Amino acid sequence: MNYLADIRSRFARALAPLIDDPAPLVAMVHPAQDAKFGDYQANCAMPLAKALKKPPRDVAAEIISRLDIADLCDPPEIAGPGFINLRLKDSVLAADTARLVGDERLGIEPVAAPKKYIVDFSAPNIAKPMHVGHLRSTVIGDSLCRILRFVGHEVLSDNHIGDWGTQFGMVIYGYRNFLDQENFDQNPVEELARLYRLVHQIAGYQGAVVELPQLRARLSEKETAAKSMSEAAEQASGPEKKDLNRKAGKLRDEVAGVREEIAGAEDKIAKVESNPAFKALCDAHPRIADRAREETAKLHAGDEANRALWEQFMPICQAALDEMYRRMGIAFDLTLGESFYNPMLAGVVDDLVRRGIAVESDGAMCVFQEGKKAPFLIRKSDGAFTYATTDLATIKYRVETLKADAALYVVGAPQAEHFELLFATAKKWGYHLDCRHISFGSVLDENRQMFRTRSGGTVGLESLLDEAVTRARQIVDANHEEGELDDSARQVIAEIVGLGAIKYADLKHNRESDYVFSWDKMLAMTGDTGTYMQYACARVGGIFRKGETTRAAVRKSATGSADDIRFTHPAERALAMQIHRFGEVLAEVLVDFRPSPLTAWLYETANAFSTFYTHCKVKDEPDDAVRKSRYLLCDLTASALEKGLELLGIQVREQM
RNA sequence: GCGCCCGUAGCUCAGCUGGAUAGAGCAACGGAUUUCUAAUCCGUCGGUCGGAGGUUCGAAUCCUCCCGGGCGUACCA
Repeated sequence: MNYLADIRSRFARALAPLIDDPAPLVAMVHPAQDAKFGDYQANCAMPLAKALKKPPRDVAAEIISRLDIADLCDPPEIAGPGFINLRLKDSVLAADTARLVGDERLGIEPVAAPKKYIVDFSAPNIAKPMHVGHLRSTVIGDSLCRILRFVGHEVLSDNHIGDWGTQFGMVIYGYRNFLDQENFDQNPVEELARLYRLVHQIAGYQGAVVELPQLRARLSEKETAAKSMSEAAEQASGPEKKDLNRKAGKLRDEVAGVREEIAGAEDKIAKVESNPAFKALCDAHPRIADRAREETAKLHAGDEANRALWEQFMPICQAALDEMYRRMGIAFDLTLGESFYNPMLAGVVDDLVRRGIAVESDGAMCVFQEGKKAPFLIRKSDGAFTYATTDLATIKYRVETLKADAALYVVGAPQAEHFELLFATAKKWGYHLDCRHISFGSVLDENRQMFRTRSGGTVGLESLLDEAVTRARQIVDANHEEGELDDSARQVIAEIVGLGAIKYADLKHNRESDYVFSWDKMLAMTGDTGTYMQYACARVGGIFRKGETTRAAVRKSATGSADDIRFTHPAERALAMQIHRFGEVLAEVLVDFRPSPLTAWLYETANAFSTFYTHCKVKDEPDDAVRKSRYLLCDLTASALEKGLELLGIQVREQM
């Protein structure tokens, strides 16, 4: 049941005789922006008045006269310039609320035409530990899977892991040259990660040594250019002066940028050279990046030794990822990484060339799109395939083998252009999959700069989760007397509260916006946080515990008729209304695959409950019918919050 | 140079396809607990919606220009 959809269809019927295409006007029926305007508002009388050349309030009156809605709402009111305000009849709301009792789906009908969705998310590079940058894709992707499934679609979650790239060459090189066998035997994942970091660091140092003179040369070049531009600006006047000043300013910015790069390179070099042993290690392994690339190339070419190492390392790395996903409550139906598509890549390129879609340019095989300067590069001049090739093979596989209707790519915004080219190329190629890039903003540091793996400032995902759980545990301990909850119960609560805080903090942002990472904001447990909803559920739990009844018993006593639900205080009605908005919110989420409206609804629902909680006693309410009604509202609130949180991948406990 | 995105309260952000006095949370300040968990509730303070034009009965929202910031821009994925 969805009141908004119902009211809109009634408006469609009322508007049909008045205008050729009522759809845009029908879309102007919304939930009321303020409770004092009622439950729903229609803003369509004003534009219609213009088309009909009549006063808007008269048009509003005419719409109302044609509107068949008396069974659902109180008589509509015209307000201001011609807003039509609607308020649901209390009897209707009470009856519909009573009907929700015990309904697992909270009145949400499954979609009429289910589709098969592939949701492609998380996609970490194997052999590299996950960090906060992986959080958004993982959490948003998981939530979208849950929501799509709940509304009745068929969903395959797919982790397109990076298991075939340069980082594996680094690990192989490290394994051959720097292995600590004892450490590897005890903790292979940690040792492989150490080897990766070590090779990466040596490569970074060597790169910096090579780059530094070039950077210094560029600096003096830019400085000279900036100086002469400033001087030229001094000489000039009028609009020319302004323009030259702007250019000089840009050049000064570039100078500052190069200075930063130099500082970064010097830092890398200083770190190594202050440690003679490490310096010797670097010198003993010259051009390590090239040598790691050679290992990668050998792996791709089918070298048996490297292939054997890859097969040895893969399950180890996968197990580490699995543990992280298990802890986060995230499950994949498929984990088809880059290596899975490797055997198909040559065929992809051949096919595109044969059809004349791909052409050679500067030795590389490219697909060019009209209006786009950048090519889609499917084979490099050295013969190696790129992730573009892999992504094309993936689409083919998803269409032909998985029989998917649609694919959601939950990947950061910087890759927007890649996906535009990918989807356009796939279309030319003849694979019609409804592909959508579910883009999200970058994780920024406190200076609003992008987190960069090389700048070293990243926060590991595991330490983030641990910190959240530790903070949650402190709050649990502070809120309970000794003996009130045992240690294991406290730890379970800390885990779900900590993880819930992190997931909620991420999901409540509009996914398109960038994300300023802050430990305190990410781990906050007061205000608009996951904890707030979990706490509301725990308070419901407390009501039933202290009331010495159970949710099941209360449901059993319900008759399902309007008489079950009584509105004796505004907070009761507001709470019931809020629960009924669930369907509207899910529809809104799925328009653009944005989970944030769902977090907003959860907060509003928990907030409505908190208000109810302070004003309406349940256990001690003397009137039997009212008390029963309140118990039912509590049960429904908990069901609504639990379901909404579940769709975000957040758990609850009856006590916390 | 070209392309894409962003600029809303001290901070972090909502604001749906143009609608009523621009909303939350945090922070600050003031209240609320003999009664179901105060991880709460109620209130106060706080905004030239980056700037200027334009379209409109009506603009944070749409268009143009400007300022400021970010990202991408052929052999990394």
